[in-house]
Amino acid sequence: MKTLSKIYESQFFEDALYKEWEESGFFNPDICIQKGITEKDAQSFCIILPPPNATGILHIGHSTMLAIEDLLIRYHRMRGDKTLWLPGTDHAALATQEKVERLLWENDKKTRHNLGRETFLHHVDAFVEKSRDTMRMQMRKMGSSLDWSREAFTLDKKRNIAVNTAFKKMFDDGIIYRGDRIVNWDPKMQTTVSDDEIEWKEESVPFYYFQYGPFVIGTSRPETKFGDKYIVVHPDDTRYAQYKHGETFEVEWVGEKKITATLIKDRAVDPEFGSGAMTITPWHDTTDFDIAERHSLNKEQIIGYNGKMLPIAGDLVELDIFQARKKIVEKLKEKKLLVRIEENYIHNIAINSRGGGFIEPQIKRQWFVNVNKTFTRNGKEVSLKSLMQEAVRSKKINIIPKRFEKTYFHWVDNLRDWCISRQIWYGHQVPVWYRGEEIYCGITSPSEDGWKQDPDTLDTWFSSGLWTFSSLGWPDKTKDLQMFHPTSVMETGYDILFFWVARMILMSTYLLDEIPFKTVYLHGLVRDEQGRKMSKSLGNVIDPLTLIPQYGTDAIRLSLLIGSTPGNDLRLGEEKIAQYRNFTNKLWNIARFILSQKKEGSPFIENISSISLDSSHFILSQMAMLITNVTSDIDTHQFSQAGEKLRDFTWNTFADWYIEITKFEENKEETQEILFFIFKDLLKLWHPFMPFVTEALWKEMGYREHFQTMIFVSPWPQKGLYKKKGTPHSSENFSSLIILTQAIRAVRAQHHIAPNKKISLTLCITKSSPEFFSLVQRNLPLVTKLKTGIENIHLQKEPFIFETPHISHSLDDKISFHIPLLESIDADKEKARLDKEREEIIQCLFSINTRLKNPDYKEKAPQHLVKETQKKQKELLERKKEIEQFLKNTL
RNA sequence: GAGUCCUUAGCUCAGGGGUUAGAGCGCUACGUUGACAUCGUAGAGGUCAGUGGUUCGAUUCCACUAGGACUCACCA
Repeated sequence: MKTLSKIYESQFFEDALYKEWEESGFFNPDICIQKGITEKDAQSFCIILPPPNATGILHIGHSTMLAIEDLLIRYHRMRGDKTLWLPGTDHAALATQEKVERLLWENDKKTRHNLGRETFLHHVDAFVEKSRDTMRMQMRKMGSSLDWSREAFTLDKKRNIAVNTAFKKMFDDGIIYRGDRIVNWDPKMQTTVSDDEIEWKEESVPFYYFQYGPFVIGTSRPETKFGDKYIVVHPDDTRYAQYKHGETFEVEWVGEKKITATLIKDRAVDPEFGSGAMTITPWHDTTDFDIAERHSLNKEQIIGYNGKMLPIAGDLVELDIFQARKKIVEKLKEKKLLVRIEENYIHNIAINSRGGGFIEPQIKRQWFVNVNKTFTRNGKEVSLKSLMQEAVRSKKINIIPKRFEKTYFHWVDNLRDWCISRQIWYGHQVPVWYRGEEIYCGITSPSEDGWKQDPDTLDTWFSSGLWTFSSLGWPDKTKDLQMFHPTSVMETGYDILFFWVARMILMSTYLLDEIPFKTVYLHGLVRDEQGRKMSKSLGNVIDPLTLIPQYGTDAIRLSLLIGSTPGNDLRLGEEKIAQYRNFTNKLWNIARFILSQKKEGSPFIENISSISLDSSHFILSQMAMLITNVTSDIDTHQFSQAGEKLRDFTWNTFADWYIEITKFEENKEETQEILFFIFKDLLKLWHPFMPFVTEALWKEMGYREHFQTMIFVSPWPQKGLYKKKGTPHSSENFSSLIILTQAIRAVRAQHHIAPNKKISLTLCITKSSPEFFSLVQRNLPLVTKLKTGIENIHLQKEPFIFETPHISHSLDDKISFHIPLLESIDADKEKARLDKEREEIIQCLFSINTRLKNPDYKEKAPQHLVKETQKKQKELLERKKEIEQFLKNTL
């Protein structure tokens, strides 16, 4: 007979099982159809894996993503859907280039310019290939059932064609334009950066007030003030009412000569702030740029792209901004133009979050995506913005949790034109060529000579935005695209809603006139036990890979799935993982027990023909409920709830009750059949949560051999059979028996009756149906064995007549049991316990009585509730009466 | 400045207009020589942050208050 080791040792199973899964080919939906696992005309279910950045290794956040997505994928595969989970990596241009540049400097003290574009890019490619290998291995370790045959990369050749195709269409439609506009410039990395990639840091700096003609102006950035010749106030500011818009002044300023300043009135000025008057620097400030645009003012560059002052700064030329700031303040002070300084002015400075430097707004000629330009689509005037809004507003896309819809709309509503060109080398090059004044945009380079390509590359998110369809082969009209797009679920962290999810909606609706996915499921961030973000500097990072050998992948997956709800952060400590490791082991040992019961040659039943035991009806009916609940919970994306129900059933109902009961049932043939039958489906229900141990047990238990299939491609359990055999009625009755058993144990514990002390017990079943009475009668031997320590049990239909003192306990108005007073039993204690129960009943009755006395309640509350309340009132009254009788007669 | 979320048992969190509010861990007491000490049995522990409103009924919905977390915008 087959036996299992005492403990589930995950490390001996996981890698081999993954290899078997992968080699079976069934991660690929085409092979599932070929081999008849999936019907040809089955519906499709598809998730495109959010591609991890090519910069490094996967962290526990990625594990969450993989656990949730693999759960969905495995579930749908078992449901018989054409199921595809497509893996890939994101080239993450800015972050990757920054990392490789840093490594290059650390190792060889070289910059990318030392190497030249081509050699540098070879370096990056090599780095990326290595880290992709690491990530592929990590995803396999997590058990991810990804279709590796379809793996894609945001920067491979196919995706380049997709990017160029998208760019060209947008260019031709006038959605992409080239313009001189203010952008976020990172002088350190020498590139523009998108609004979303900027991090703001609070900083305390001095705030200066200068005399500027008749005005006092305030600034925290004096170094930008060289060229200022416009003074702006709010049109309604009474302090400046005497001056007219467009009026000019001769003003003493930094240089030797006076300058001519013009007054501009604009509502962008906040009269409450500073002196209510400011000068503007349109080249280096977004607000100032907008004001200058509105009034057609001149714009002058003060700071170079290298972050140093330009010749306009006179003798301060080539100084960096901080040096220049000091110097100019000194100068103005000498000229007696410095009015005062406020120290500790708090303002925010912008930093490139991808490892760059301080952002300096600059005007640059860049490529932009116009999000407001209107065009005609299906006979309607639309813009990219309106397409993005419509996709969610129309409920075509469902965001889970719903509250993030608000965040989404807020972001879309405030979206500005998207700067898509970058001056870094790594990435998709802008597919535009120049020859003199001519511009050519195409998917491939022009055939004639003399054209020079735009050296800039595209924002990574431009290619990521295409991901749901570029990964499926677009712009070719592939079978995959037809079959799997729109994809089913986009599962990702809520922190990436803007960066990515919104841009995918933009690209997909515009280019394909299709939504990219039907459901967006946003998971929370994984935090440490104290609720802090995990970071290298805090040293609180949990690396999934180091935990796997100790706890097993299944335990890690469970600890990420159970107890977490969409959109909410999850606290994770090793203790929690250990807890689920224990559960994995519990499941293993349940199997070990069942297997030990199996007689050689006993059959696997696929259809339960005859059931005789009440416990069998009970467990079958409970299982039917479980299948229904777990299925619907997964369908409604309530994974944690599904997991909790499974754990509760497995540990409590199945292991602690049913298995314990089978030990005392006489009909071993039947209990064995039932055990094997239920456990088979229990493993299936668990499989999407904990793929390894379930697949291992499926094999060890002999299911694999019998059904000639691995569990991950076996069909999802059907509740039909259970429902037919396990009648809810008998299940309910049997539950009463369980409650009775618990009550007997509790009474024993409360009275400190020694565990080995046997008792006699009288059980009164009054006012019950004959079926219930006979069920109890049939199962009396069971009750005596289930840790109740009963020696003699006496069952009667009549109320108990007291001749000697007894402890009496009633469960409801039907069942009560009575134990003769022993020396060990403290009568006062029992009296106190009953008094307490009586008090509780009286309180409960009070609230019920008040409710029933209220005429509005009877009138307005649903009738069934009123009836239930009345019934409850009756029951409580009887129980109270009974207790009072016990107190009077027996103690 | 705008917005979102959270506040439920000692801890971590579910839940949800319907009456005696749940889980896991922890705690207390007890038990166990063959499925499992990575176990079992029983128990203690909560005016569901506060105030007001809507309702027959609020822990749940609404408003405000207090504390905490986050996101967006960014004002010279």
